[in-house]
Amino acid sequence: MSVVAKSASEQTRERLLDAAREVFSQCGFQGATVREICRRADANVAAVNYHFGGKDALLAEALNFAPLRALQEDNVTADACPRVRLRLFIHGFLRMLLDEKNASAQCQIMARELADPTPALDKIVREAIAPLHTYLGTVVREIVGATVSEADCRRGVHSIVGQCMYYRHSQPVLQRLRPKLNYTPKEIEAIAQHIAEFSLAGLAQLAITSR
Amino acid sequence: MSVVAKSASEQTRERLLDAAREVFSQCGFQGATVREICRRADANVAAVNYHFGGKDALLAEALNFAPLRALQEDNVTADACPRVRLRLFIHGFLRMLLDEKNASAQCQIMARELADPTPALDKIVREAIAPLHTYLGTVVREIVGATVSEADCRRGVHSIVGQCMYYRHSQPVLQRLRPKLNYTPKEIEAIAQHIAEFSLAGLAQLAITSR
DNA sequence: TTGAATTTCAAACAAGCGTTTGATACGCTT
DNA sequence: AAGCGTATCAAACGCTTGTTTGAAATTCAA
Repeated sequence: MSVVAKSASEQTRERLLDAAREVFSQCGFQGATVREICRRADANVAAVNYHFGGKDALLAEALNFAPLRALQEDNVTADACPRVRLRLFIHGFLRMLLDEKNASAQCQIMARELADPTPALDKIVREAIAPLHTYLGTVVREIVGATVSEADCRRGVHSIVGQCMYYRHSQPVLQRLRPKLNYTPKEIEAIAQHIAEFSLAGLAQLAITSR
Repeated sequence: MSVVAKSASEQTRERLLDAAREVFSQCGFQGATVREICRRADANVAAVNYHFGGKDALLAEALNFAPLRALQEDNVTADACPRVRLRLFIHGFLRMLLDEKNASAQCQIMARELADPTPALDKIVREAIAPLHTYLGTVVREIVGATVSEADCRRGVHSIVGQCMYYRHSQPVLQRLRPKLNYTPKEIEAIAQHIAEFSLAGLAQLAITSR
């Protein structure tokens, strides 16, 4: 057996994982049903329990934080000043959250679960969100300087992440407010531009107030 | 029968509504169960269907946008400049979202449903969120002036609302990031201060860029 | 090719859900 | 007190959920 050719069993596993990422990110953990996942994967209802042991374990395996980690690593090695790095990060983060055609869309499962604790939330926070906040904290710190308090620094991170998440999380609402809304790459870039502009000014204000 | 003394039936109705607001805002529409609502209301499982006709109709009656409307009306009549009115609004809005002891906590049901469309979401958007965005749009417009595009103005509103919602919506995550987190009135005021400061600077930047 | 191990499948299971039912208890007018 | 409409109740219904089962199909080494 070559490296690329997978056994039938492995193929089923991967089809299940792909379908799971799709359904989990669209419907959330509770809303997703094992039957729907198996239907999309052209597999039997029992396949999830046979290959993974249960719905919980399937979610745990479906999670993939690599794209988010890659975004951070690309950003930290980018040869640019903190402000530009923040711009780049916001743009990449929004692409991850909003662009369904993006390969990194796997992280959308994560966003779906933030408000609704599932057995996997502890893992998500530990391995993805905490590092994200820590990293953004260092970038924000570089921008605002040493005079800003730790609490203000953290709230600055929250302001940035909160703005990004809003477009993902409140999509059903925004869709109803503006039915023509569509997250094209162009629209995503415009949103990223806005959030970066808005936030850099906000951070600058933090630095001023703390003087 | 006097105005204050309610019949036994009306008392049951009100106990059900109170319990429903509690459970819906804590668990969401799907997560909430009729049995749990009735348990907290000391009522029979059949009570919801007898008094309201079903779980959907109970949610529709449990919704109460009066506090949110009152916040807008108080704000529009406040004798203050747009910037101060924005500060006041953000503070009141956050109290509504985060302070469980607040009487206006009924609007927390609303926040719970934003990401997860239910039969009532259309009503929520039409009667609560759309007016909220419209009103905030006028305040933001007063602050940034006429040179800023309609799209930038709308994104400014999103930035403000997004920051506020983040603290409510991502509470399970923030709780895990900082276990000591507690939304005391003092903490809420500090958050409101931060968001107002941050956003006013962001809005000012919008005005500068559009020149 | 054969035979054991792995994988798939239709079917059924137990538990939970919203809802319905028919009997019972209650409140109120007569 | 009797009668009647309303409200409550335990029980059950129909449905969906995640999971289990045991037989059938497939895979793969010997």
